Amino acid sequence: MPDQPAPVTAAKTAKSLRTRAAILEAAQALFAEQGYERATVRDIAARAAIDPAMVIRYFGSKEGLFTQATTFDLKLPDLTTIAKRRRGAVLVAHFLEVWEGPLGNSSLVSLLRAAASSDDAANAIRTIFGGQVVPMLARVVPPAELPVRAGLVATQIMGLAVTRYVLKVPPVVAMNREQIVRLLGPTMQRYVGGAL
Amino acid sequence: MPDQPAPVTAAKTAKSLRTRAAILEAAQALFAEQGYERATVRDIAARAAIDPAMVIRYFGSKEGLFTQATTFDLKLPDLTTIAKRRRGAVLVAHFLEVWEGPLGNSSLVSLLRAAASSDDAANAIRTIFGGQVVPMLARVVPPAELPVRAGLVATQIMGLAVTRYVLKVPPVVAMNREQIVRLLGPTMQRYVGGAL
DNA sequence: AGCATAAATCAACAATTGTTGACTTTTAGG
DNA sequence: CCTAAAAGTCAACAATTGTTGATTTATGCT
Repeated sequence: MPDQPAPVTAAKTAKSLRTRAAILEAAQALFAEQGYERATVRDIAARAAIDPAMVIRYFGSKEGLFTQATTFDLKLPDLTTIAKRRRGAVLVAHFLEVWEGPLGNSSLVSLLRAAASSDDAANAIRTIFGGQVVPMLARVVPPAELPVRAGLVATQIMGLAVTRYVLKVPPVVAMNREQIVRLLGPTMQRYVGGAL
Repeated sequence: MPDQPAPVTAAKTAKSLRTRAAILEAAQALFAEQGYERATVRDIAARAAIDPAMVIRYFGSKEGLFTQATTFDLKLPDLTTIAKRRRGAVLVAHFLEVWEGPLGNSSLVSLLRAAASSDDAANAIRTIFGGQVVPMLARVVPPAELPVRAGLVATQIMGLAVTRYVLKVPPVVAMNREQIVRLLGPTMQRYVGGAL
């Protein structure tokens, strides 16, 4: 007598994996477009062409789905292998790749949107920075300057994301990637290793 | 026979002005803290110590209240009256003043939060930039460079706001105002007039 | 092919939302 | 004071939300 009303911990059949993936994909898209509150379970289900109940069945709750839909890896480069003078530009280019990359991994934008009204989401972003960005910088900057430099990197990178993907400030949207790298690279370069 | 169920266009008594102000104040605070969706009419009413119906009576709808609660003036300085070398620092300091100033005019943070899930709010921010930031820069930068420089200013300023007031990234929160001016001033200086 | 089990559907729930209308209390002017 | 108008209260509405349980359909193994 199977009486575990808990979320489906593991998929059993092949087709179920596809619907589970479909839900995740739809959720990432809608969370990115509309944020946590406005992206309704029914909308997500509709986009995935399944029943709203399945969302709960697979992920337990809307929050559970959100958590799963917004976990990812920034795959930050090892800065010690990159010439000092190019580090700023490389970082800017890398973040652009993550946000717009062919993998369409726009979960960071989802998180960013959700963080505006959810402490959990804001915390998730802080965790990403603390767990990925700070360690990356730790390899190339003196420990005493680490927090400040990481914070500065955060302001410029998140600022680019907010203005380009959330607020859609026209001139920022209009720039192409090379332009952004050229313009923001020097700033990032200073934050990552230049004089403060 | 007054039968205008429309919002109370003008206040009539003295005490009504106070409650109207109380609603606005509560709305600004809650919109800033929780964003548009999570700041419920009932919560705003409770904070203002009045009936939820009054919110509608005075502002017509939640959206009407939001619009009124998030209109404000950045009071940007005239950069032509400021020594070229100090413009970046002055701008950073000014924005900090607007956000944290004694007047507690945190409506910009409200808007920022709301913009994450509302196109109207995002548009309001674009309007502020187009109507206040761009004109300010127009007086001190060549027209051809105006859009790009305004965009760059937007990325750094909004990035500071997002990381400090929304995401609450620890090192950014930990900095005091002078520190921020010292660290971000040079970046702003380059965006406002330095070499690109 | 048949049967146990997982997957999917359906309708409905409880809670919460913004909003409204009828009613009562307070206010201010003649 | 008295009375018309404004301010405020109360309860209820319709809609939408996330979630659940019973039921039906599809799947995969022997």
